[in-house]
Amino acid sequence: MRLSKTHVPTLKEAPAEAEIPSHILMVRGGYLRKVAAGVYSFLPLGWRVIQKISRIIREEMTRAGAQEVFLPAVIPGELWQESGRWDVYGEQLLRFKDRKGADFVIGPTHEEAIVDLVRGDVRSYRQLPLNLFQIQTKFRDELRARAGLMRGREFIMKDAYSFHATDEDAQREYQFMYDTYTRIFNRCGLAFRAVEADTGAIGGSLSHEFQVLAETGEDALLACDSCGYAANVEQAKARPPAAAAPSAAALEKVATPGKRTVEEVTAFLGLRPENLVKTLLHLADGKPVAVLVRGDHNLNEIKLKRELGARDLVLASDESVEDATGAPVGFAGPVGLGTPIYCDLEVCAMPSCVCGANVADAHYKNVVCKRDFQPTVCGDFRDAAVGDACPRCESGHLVGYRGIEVGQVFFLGTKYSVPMKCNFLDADGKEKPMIMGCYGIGVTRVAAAAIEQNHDKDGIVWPVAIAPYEAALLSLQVGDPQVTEVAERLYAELGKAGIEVLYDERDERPGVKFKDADLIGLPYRIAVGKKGVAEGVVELKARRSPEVHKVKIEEVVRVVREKVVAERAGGGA
RNA sequence: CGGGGCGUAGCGCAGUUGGUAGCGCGCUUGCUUUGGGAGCAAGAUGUCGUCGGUUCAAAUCCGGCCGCCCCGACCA
Repeated sequence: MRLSKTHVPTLKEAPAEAEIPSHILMVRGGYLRKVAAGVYSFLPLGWRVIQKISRIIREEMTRAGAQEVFLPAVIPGELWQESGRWDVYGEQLLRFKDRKGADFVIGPTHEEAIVDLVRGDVRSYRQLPLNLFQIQTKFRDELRARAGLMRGREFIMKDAYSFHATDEDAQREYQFMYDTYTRIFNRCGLAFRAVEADTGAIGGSLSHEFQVLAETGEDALLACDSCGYAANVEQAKARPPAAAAPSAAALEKVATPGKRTVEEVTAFLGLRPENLVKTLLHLADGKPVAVLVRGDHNLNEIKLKRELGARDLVLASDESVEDATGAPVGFAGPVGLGTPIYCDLEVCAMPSCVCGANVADAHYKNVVCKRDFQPTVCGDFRDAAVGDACPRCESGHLVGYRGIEVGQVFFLGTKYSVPMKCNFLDADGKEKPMIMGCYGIGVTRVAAAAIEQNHDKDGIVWPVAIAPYEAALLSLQVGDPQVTEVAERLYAELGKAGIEVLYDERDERPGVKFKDADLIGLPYRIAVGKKGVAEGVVELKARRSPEVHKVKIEEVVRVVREKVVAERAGGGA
């Protein structure tokens, strides 16, 4: 493609609203323009990237035996009422009425639509298994759209849904999809990691997220430095502590005037945060519960919510805390407390601890779990942390990463098939619910994540597999007949060799072309200049490395072709 | 939804005590330049987010609304 014939409006300065590299560079590089908060138009270069990613996904899903379909973006509200999610999905679900007053939603995900499709036509185990996927525009009315394509409201997603007759078959499919996702992200040329994940609003019993590793990632990940264990911090466990012998020292009340926070109390009493226990009062569906975690640990609300089986869990307001404990905030403790007490395993394992005394300006020392208070439940209610012992192996410890979630696989079981009566007749003539899985990839987010992982101060550094074009061809002096002759010839030959090339034949100064080429970020750059042509050479440079190579004009197409072909399959240079 | 900030030319921004709008980049034309975002000259471009109020006079002061961004809460 000739650059003068394609719409690539590059900018020297990015809009002030763009903050993260992928957003800034996609706008500056002429890939993307904003239409509304979290809603974007793709320009020709941006859409080519999306098409490249989609093609890789399509090829690998098809290869794995899944079949592509296309469900509607607009879904009747009654299907969502049937699944029960009409009431639980909340404000992120964009709802509207048609002219007759019937409820509709714009699909944020398509379990309801696919189940409705499959249950209508599939009656027998002979028609199973089935794995159907689509590449669709979704809309989620995020409480706060941000960061360009990373967290848009409208976005493109590949979603697949599998239906099996038996649990074993469905488990096998889950593993197969996990392997397929690994192939897809490898082909995209991304450094990523699959981690164990929470199932969230989609539900189900088993889930992995595929996380592109990048400093700017929103998700905190923990991985073992010794075995293969890796998990989102929402889900990660640490090895349960060995219980220490309980202290024999007697419970003792100490004055701690005005000392409320962990820092204040530990400084005042000369302790360390790990000697203290935080008592965090929450309202679970409106009822007060207390949670105990060590002073240096973070409560994990997802784990607590799961244990409680609560729909809604919020930190109690100051008034609720005073109602429940009889003391101002900062002095809550489990001793003599009337609410249920959820006690983290690390707290149960402490020989004794310091905690609030449920009266103003006082704490208890030498508090022993099960002697001085009775926990309702002892369990894992904290975030695992960097340095904790691995829950899977004997020797490893957890290290931290940041990641961008680009895909997630779920083992759903019968979460949707039971309420929506997606049943089949088994060989024994019995009606059974289908066993489901669902598998998503954020196509637009993959593009953003690729840039977050691959950019420098000058612009994007695309992996070959998802770059909008594979090479940039720059004519540095369009007024020079020899330069133009060589550039035109190379453009034709690169095309014949099957290289996707963007040919900059604009009447611009060389500096402008170099700057734009760096910004746009195509993997290879061939610069045709007057001096080189006189010597029979052009310059070849890989975007990801600083060296510039002089290559004979007759050889450059072959050299570029070899490099590009080698990298098309993913994995980078 | 809580906290903070912003809305002035395509983009980045300035605009003082209220007096009818400017700078840089980009854009158009010409000449000169031509290996890392050129120089000179001449131009074009505004519902100052919006509605109302105060005033002889509002980008500027006051109020409502809308939009956008950041932090938090939330989230396949």
